[in-house]
Amino acid sequence: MTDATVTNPLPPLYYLDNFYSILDTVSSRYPDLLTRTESEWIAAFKALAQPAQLLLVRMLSRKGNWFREDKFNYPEIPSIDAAINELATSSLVSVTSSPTLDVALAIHTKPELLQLFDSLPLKASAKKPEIVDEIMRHAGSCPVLPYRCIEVSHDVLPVFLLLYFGNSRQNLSEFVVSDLGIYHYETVPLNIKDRLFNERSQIDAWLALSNLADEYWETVESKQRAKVRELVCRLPEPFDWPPLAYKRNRLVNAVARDLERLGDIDAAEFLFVTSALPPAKERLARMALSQNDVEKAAGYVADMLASPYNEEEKEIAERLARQLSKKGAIDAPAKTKNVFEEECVALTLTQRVEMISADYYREQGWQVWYCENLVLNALFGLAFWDIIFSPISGAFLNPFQRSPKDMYLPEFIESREDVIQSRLADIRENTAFVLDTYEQKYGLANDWVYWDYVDKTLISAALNTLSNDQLIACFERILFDRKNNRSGHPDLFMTKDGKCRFVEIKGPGDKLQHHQIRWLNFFVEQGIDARVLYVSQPQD
DNA sequence: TGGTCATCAG
DNA sequence: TTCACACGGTCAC
DNA sequence: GACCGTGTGTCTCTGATGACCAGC
Ligand SMILES: [Mn+2]
Repeated sequence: MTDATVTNPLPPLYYLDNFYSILDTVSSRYPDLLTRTESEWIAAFKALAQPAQLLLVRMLSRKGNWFREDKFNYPEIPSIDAAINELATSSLVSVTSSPTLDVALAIHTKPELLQLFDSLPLKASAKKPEIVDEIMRHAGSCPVLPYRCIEVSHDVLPVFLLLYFGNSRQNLSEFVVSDLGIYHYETVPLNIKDRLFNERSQIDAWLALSNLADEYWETVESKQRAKVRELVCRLPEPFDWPPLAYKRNRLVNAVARDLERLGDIDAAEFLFVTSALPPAKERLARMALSQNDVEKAAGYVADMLASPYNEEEKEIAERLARQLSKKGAIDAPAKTKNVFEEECVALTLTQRVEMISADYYREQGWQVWYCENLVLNALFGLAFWDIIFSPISGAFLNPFQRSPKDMYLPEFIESREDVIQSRLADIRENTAFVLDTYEQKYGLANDWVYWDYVDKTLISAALNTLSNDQLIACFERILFDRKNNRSGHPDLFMTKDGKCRFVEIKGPGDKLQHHQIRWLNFFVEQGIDARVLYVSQPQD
């Protein structure tokens, strides 16, 4: 574990400091995009005394809008009572002792509800949802409570987080895990003029889409896939702005795939045709094919062949074309022949087949690592470290990034074309700097380098056994499609006598995946020893 | 009352 | 708002 | 052989606490 055991103490009011960092950044980066409500909220917040600020940030960083005065336990806030009063006076919260019934039901535990509504014939053994139903049926309202309930008036945190981080995945705990020393981030100069959003409508659409995606995942998690039908009409129309278009099409593809599984082929098609993101065209072709509409399927396949989104979509189209050509609908490119070796062996499987196979090669004198994608990705992340973290405008929006915002977008290459080319040329001459980078950057978060899983001996073994040209070829392949070519690497990497070998392990019943085949063929074309090992159980 | 899960804190 | 991979099944050829 | 759905570990922290439930 990289330093994870060492945790630094946090300053006493760390969460208020962190919240202020966000407010300050957001209001200086996006003064023109904040709504009137948000600007006034910030002004009102800053005018509060510190205890009231503390309590409000505590509430904002918790789930839900409703809280109970009697349940607060914040020793750092001198008077909860005074803080609540001040927040209520500023209209930042509203306060009541008689909340509506549904709120009361949500903020009380089951034992509390049994006591609160003891005049109703409730069964203590019933589950909470049943008790809630029962109370809803028989009680008109909630009795007046001996404590106050507080509702946060404006749920401003999601907007501020989105504007600060530039995504809807990171939150206030980024500050904490970083300050505790659990994560260490590369320092990249941030420019306050760099903005992700340029219109308010982009922010609102983003938040709406995030909420919709949340809802979608909740329905999927609750195993009620049929309910996704209710989401369909709330999906937004396609966007021109790429970040929103991508986010939208991912959700559309997921929903459409569920509709397809539910047998709602027409509805699925209706959605897929609005999505430019794979696998939309593939699904359209397959749906047409399964309905025996060969013409239509051929149309989508031809479309994919003419302008494939990436290597994967191109291969899928070629396979589909071969299926269609049997029906005489289209002429298909021939199947490419595999050029890697296939080795077969019978081994007794006492643990994971990859481990057993690693021992099998160790007995032959190899030094073996079961590292899958880790080794090539780490080499790439190290060799291109300063390019990945170069302060390109708009690429770094917050101090907690493991990669630039455009790492997996076409712009990554376009904006860095020259430095990438000159780095590749450098690597042709020497690769020793990669190990230096390993030492200098050890522990710093990088999307490509998982320090706890890739040790220095592995990195130097790879550098010593792959030729510079082979390394360049691997990097070019990763650079070509950063998103897809960071996976599919063989299970085992091994070295012996200054040579290396990649081996993908296939146990009984396991088959090569398409991207694994692409990598194996690529290695062999580059003169790198790569093969698949088929392991079977010995017959007794 | 012990196990599981969600939530919160640092 | 998850991803990569393995596994086991079906279907058609 | 091709495709599909599902399971598994996980590589976005770790431990404490409380709510809930089932079983005794
Ligand atoms: Mn394998």
